[in-house]
Amino acid sequence: MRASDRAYATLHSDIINWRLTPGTVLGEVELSERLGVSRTPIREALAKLTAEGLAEPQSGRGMVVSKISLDHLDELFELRSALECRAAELAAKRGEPEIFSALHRQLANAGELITEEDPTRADYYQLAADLDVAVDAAVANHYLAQALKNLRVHLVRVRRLGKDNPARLRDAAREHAAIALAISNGNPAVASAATTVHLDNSLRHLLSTAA
Amino acid sequence: MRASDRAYATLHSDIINWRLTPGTVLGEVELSERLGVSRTPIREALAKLTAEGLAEPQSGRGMVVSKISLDHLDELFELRSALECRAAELAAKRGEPEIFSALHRQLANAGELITEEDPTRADYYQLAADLDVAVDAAVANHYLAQALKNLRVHLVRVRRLGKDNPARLRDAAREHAAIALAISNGNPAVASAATTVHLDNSLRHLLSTAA
DNA sequence: ATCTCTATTTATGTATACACAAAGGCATGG
DNA sequence: CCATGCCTTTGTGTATACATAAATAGAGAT
Repeated sequence: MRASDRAYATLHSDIINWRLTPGTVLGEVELSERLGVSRTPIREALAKLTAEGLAEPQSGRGMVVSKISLDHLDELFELRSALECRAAELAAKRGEPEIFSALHRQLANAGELITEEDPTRADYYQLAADLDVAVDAAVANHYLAQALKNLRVHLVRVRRLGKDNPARLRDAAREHAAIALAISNGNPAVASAATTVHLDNSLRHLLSTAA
Repeated sequence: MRASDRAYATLHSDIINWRLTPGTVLGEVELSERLGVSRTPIREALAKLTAEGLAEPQSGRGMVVSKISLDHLDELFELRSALECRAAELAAKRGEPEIFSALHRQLANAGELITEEDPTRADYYQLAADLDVAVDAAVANHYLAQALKNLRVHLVRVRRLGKDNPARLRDAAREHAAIALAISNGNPAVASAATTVHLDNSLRHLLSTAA
């Protein structure tokens, strides 16, 4: 594996998981010493992160971990809505009903996954990710999938802005279940509408509970 | 200006304008000699182009100018539809009516711009670009604008796949005029529908005339 | 005390040298 | 004549040295 890939993967994960918080300075020398590689692969990694929107050039010199402001959360969700609603529509047209009815069943029971034992909600988020993967596969559109992938990077970061709220997560699971059901029923309009509803609820919840 | 930026701008323009055709090998040494800079800024430029989708890694070693296949044109237009329909909706909600009614007037008369004297159709495409800019400004959404910017890079390349057809261009101008009108009227549903119609016509024209 | 100009320092931008891996050619054996 | 293995060659991946621009700190003047 290339050193630049390792550096990228490390930094990517560190930013996504808030080990590197927004605004942190990403100095090339410091990173090269910390990760044990030279500046060249570090620069390559930073270029990738910049293209992804996880790092951004500071005024004048240097790079910082990109800021996440609540001010622009509505903009992020507008793009999300455009992409996910269309994706849900296309999945409803093209997907295998069995796959999504199976996901529907799992999501309908996902409330049980949200327990005190799993404070990171890993099981729930894994199930939500499974739905995303199934939608991507059903849509079978490389360009749309790429746009969604770029978007999800930011969504994962944003998740931490909201307080953990089991009740909201159980609602979200039900909303996901509704989306999966509409797709399995081959109903594009309902799939899109259910997605719109889910995103609106998510955004409002985030904005109301964010620190 | 940084050497890496110049190298990027040069390569970007060369690929967009088909001076570098899809599949062309992008060797670092060759490019560094041709552009008169060392390999380091060349690598930086290639990384940017890769992120943009204009260059892609070849199997094993090296990079090539990314391929454009008609097979995936429908996928590209699905993404385009998702983004532009939503953008048109939001512009209809938020835009200044005067700006778009002015664009409507210009586009309604754009047929006159398509003459024998301008084989590149620069005037027409400039007007279409003006509409894009106005929509972006009205939408005022950084994330959506960025996604559209990434997309348009590919659309410019794709344009050359179709034969030049003055009749189709005049139709396209009318379709653009319809979009501008709906936006100036503050009617999101019609703006979105007009965009859908326009994109469908564009795609079908491309697929029917492509070499 | 504050402002400004300068000098120093530090980090980035670029060039280049070296290491290594993959592609291609050549020779040898079947 | 074809296949296989080795060797050469070429180009990428990484490290590092050097150049340059920006930030900072300090000294001097107002």
